[in-house]
Amino acid sequence: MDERDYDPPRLLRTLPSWLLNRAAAAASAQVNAALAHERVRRHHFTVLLALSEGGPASQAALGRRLGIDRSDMAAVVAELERDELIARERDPHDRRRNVVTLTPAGAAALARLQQRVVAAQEALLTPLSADERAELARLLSRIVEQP
Amino acid sequence: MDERDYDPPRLLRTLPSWLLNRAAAAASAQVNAALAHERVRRHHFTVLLALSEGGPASQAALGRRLGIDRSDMAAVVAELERDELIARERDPHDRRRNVVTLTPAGAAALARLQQRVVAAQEALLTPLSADERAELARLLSRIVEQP
DNA sequence: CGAATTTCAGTGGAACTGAAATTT
DNA sequence: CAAATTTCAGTTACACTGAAATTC
Repeated sequence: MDERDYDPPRLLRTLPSWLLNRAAAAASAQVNAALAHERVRRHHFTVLLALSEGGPASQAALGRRLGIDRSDMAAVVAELERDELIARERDPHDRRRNVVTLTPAGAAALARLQQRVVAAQEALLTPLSADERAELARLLSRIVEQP
Repeated sequence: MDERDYDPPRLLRTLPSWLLNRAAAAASAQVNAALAHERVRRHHFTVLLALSEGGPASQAALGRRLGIDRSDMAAVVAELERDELIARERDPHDRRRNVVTLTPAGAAALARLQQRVVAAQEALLTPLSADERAELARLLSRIVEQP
């Protein structure tokens, strides 16, 4: 966006939903730029990360764990498989399931991505002190984990 | 999203960009529900608000002030004009411009929308105290106003 | 049988780009 | 002429729905 004449109404500038949307857009821009270095988008990163932390899983289980729709998951794992960052095979114990496994190349890509994504957080949060960053995370967590 | 088995990786749950995106999605859901009562979306509300606070303006000026793309603005003001919430006429001093003006019906709709949008903030921020809400707004503003 | 998983086709809102027509 | 404004057509990423095929 071109910011030169940017001057939103007073109510908007103090509206939490507006501030959240603006801040999230800035965050997405930073993170997307970080992920573009490995030619992936957000869902690809979160799937690689979930496999790294939790081990092999079915597409449906990954979707539930990450809040990714089944249809989007099918497309994401197909792309990750095409790039050989994950392997897919039928679960022998339940042949409805695809068991998704991180490949060594996938683990290496994840390590590079993780470093870039963490650096993107730093760029996003430069105006805030360490204490303020922790407080922001705490407040956002309370909103996100709202029942 | 179905939250039953929702359990994202540790890194993700503490990543500011992830938290911002989740919180912004929750905020958008609340605000969109509030705006749906008047059959409008976010841009319609912000345009009505800008006209109310700043008086008549051209589409391009509104777009710069609000960060709305010229193409989206054309569609939004066309819909607002169709519903008679704004009036559009050629600027006699510069016939390239459409001067957009709030109608009485538009002002009335804005008043109703504003009340619902403010109520949506309350729903979003219930987990936070008044001090925490102010702190959140302050931290988000610093991120958003980053040069 | 009903239920779960995967896949494909398609929808809709959001944010954008490129190009044309008009006017300054 | 270049630059600004409006408009339309089209694109992309995203989040979703519906339906079919397979398997439990």
